[in-house]
Amino acid sequence: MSDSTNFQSPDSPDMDFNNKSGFEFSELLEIDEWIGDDPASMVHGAPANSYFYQSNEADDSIGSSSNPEGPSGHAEGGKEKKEVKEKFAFKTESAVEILDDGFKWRKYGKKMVKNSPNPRNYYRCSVEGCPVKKRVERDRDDPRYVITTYEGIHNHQGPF
DNA sequence: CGGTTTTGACCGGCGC
DNA sequence: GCGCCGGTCAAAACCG
Repeated sequence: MSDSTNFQSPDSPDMDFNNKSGFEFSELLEIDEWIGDDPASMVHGAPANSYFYQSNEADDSIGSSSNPEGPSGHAEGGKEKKEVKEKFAFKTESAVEILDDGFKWRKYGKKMVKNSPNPRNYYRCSVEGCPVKKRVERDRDDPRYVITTYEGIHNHQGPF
């Protein structure tokens, strides 16, 4: 059951991940399976080496009692349009957590989550204007697995 | 020299 | 109201 499968050669500089310079996330989702909105289910019942989990963020959970907009509730003028935040997780068996997806990332923080003995790494796209964020964490059930969570959409066509 | 990385501290949100 | 957790930023250090 253990095999390096699709992505990466942990120790090799030539990640064939790079070869797919024009690969699309949606494609990846197609070729693999989706898990429900609950990441836990994926962690618990993930029989394969790599799995994807897509979740749509509904950001309406604002309590009716508290209105961030204020009493007027009418601050439309200067607000930026809310972009669709695409968030999807990626679970893969890998020796290193730094999987190269063809883009350049800059680590901006490391944090230890209580539910995991392993630290969580926060990466951000090096390209200015790219709201894309990457979160890398080791599976707490299977330390040999790495969970990479991508958030946002790239502003530029590629690493160029 | 530039860019990146690293750790700590800080902040906000939510829960109780 | 306070505590907890997660997330982000900052400065410095380090590398190529």
